[in-house]
This record gives sequence, C-alpha cells and structure tokens, in this order.
Amino acid sequence: MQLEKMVAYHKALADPTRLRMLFLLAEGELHGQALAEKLNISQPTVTHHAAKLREAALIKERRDKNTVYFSINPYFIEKSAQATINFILHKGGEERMDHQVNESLKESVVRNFFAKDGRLKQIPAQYKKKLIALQHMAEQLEPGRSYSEKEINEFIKQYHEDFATIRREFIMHQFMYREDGVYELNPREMWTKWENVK
Amino acid sequence: MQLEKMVAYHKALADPTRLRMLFLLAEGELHGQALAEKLNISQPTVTHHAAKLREAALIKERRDKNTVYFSINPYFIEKSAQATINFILHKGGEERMDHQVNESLKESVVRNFFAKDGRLKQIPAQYKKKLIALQHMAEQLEPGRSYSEKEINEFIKQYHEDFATIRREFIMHQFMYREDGVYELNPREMWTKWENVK
DNA sequence: CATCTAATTTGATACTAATCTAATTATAAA
DNA sequence: TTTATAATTAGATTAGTATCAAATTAGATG
Repeated sequence: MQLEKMVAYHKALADPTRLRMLFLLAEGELHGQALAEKLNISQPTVTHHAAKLREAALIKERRDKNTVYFSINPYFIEKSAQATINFILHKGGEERMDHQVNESLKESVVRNFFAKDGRLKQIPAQYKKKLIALQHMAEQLEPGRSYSEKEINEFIKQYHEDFATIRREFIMHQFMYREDGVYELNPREMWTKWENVK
Repeated sequence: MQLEKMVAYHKALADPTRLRMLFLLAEGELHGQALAEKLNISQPTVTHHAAKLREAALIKERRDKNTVYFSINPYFIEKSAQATINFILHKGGEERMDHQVNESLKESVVRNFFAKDGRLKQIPAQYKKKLIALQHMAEQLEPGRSYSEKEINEFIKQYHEDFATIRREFIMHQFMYREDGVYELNPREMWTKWENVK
C-alpha cells in the first residue's frame, strides 16, 4: 500500500462520527436514514461520511429499490491497520507465513471440491471454503472485460449447474460488479478474502 | 481506549509527513534538524508534527545538551492499531488469550530469576525476560511519588547490587522519568511492554 | 404521468490543520 | 556575560473538512 492510500485510510478513521458509524455497521447493515437517526446527523452528512469510508474501501453498499444499505468490510479494516504497522515498522515477513498456511488450505479446497475436469463438484457449505471456491473461479475471468449476464451464466456453467446462486455470490462477495445488466470483475483488492475469515 | 483517543491516534497517522517521519524513526533515533532536512520541511514544522505524535504516544523524546532526539514507540503503534480493530469489530477475546500466555511467562520469570526473599538473583540476558524483571520491580514503586536518586538506589538495592545498571534500564525502557535529578514512575501505559516483544 | 421516498449534490459556513517566517526560549560553550 | 546552536512558540496564510438546508436526482408505485 502506498503512502497516499495509507493516509486516506487513517483520515477515514480520524473522525468520531465515522468511527461510530463503523461501530454500528459492525452489528449489521443499515440504510442511510437509520444511520442518520442513530448518529443524530442529517442524511447528507451520512452520504458525505459514507463516501469517505467507501473511498478507503472500509464499507460496502448495496441498493434495494431506492434504499441503500451500508455494511462494513472487515477484511479491509484489519488489513489496512496491519499494512500501516508493517510500513512504519519496516516489517515484511509475518504476513507471508499466514499466506503460506492459507495457500495450502486453498490447494486442499481446490483438490477436494473441484473434479479433475475442473468442474465444481459441490458448493462448499463452510463459509471460508465457499469463498475459496468462488475466488478460484473468479480468477479465470478477464479483468477489465465487460460480460453480459448470458456470458456470465455460460462461464459459470462450465463449473456448476446452479449459475444463479454462484452469480449472486459473485456479486455479494464483491468479486464482481453489476451495472445495467453488465458484469465486470472487481479489482482483486476488493474481493472478499477468505484469508482472514475465521 | 475511548473514542476521542482513537480519533487522535488516527489523526496522528492521517498525514503523509508524519507517516514518513515515523518511517524514518523506525530506523533509529534522529534529532530535529536531521528530520527537517530528510523530510524537507522547516524545523518548526518538525516540532509541530512531533507534538501530534507525542500526544498520541507514538514517539518518545530524549534531550542531550540542546539537541532533542526522537524515537518511535513501536508498542503503542501496534497496540493502537489493534485497539481500533477491536473497537470497531466488537472484539474483546483474542487479546486476552495472548495475555494469559504472557501471564504464565511472567510467573516463570519471577519464579526463576527472583529468590524466595524477593531479591533478583541475576539480571536476565534475554530482552523479553529482562523487561519482565524490570516491570516486576517497577510495580513496587508508588505512582505519583517523587524519588530522589538516593531513594531510587536504595530501592533497587533491595533487589540487586547493580543499582546503576537497573536505574538506567528503568529510564531507558520508560518505566521511570527523570527530571532535575528527581525520579518518578511513568504511567503504566507508557511502560515498554514485554507482551508484544518477540 | 404524477407522486412518493430515499439518496445525493450544491453551496454556504464555521472550524481545523499544515506550513512558513519571525521572534523567543533553552542549554551549553567561550 | 556574551555568543552560538537547537528547539519552540506566535502569528499569518492557505487548504481542507464537517455540517446543514435547499435543490436535485434515482427509483418505484399508483
């Protein structure tokens, strides 16, 4: 993480209203007006703070009708804090070990849930393993390319019959982004990572 | 840690100059003018930023003649980051486990390095254990009370002959603070903690 | 289309903060 | 005591930001 991003992360958390906002969201998603009321601020102010938090990737948003629901992105909150420490204290090692442990978990999930021909035998029930399986598939999509819904369905069907469920999971866990029926891969940094999931 | 302190911590890190300052200090202590030059800012600006970092307990200072040397306080940098995460994500457990492991380490150091009559048999050579021994003794001093150098020497001699070394270590690791030959215990939060030392 | 609701954008205000120069203070050395 | 060096404080400038009310936009529903 470069300097400016780190500054943005700390700026995002350097405000009591935003910290309280994250604290509330940690209990579950809330829509704009509910936040305004609980924080005792106006709706435009909620929008303002939400923008700052979104820029630092600390929250996610989903729209249902004309209501926007906010939720936190715990992965980024932890990751950014760790990145700061690593940067300041010149650390580079530690995380890599974690990474290695996770790499072998990834291998085992891929080996057990995907058949030799590459198809997904079964959608893992365990949250962490499900994320690994989703990521494994998402990695085969082209970054930057726009996919129609039909193309996405076709892509997923290479792996599993239940394309609707998997497509929904792709969106829900931020592997992909949908706008006007067009799907696009999110940057990898945005993917909900399984590495820190308990 | 309460909300306002957390805000102060993040404000302290929400500035590129201060982050670069900490980054430099992680390599070793530097005095004001050296910092001004390396960061390409004026000396007053260094003072300004140092004040912010000091308020958040992220750096320490020591004066030699009329030169002030700054150094980082890695313990607080890590601790504050962790505290933020715990606050936002409502975590309370994790750290406590660490704490417990450390408690038993503390017991073992106290058992092995201190005699039955309470005297320190030997100053531990291992850094972490040395800190534990120092803390064990420092805990017996009265918070808020001013001690003369003679009183401190007497106090230490209860434990070990080499009062000069131990007195120096008390200062160096921020257990105590000296001004005009008067010694005083630092608040416990300032003590260099062995818990996170590797 | 008209209407309703929720959210965002705009524009204003008040406050905070980063930086500099100039003046002052602190400490030591001559 | 005078002089020198390093740091801090004061004061000014500039840039940024938290907040709200008012206007606008987005999306659904009758």
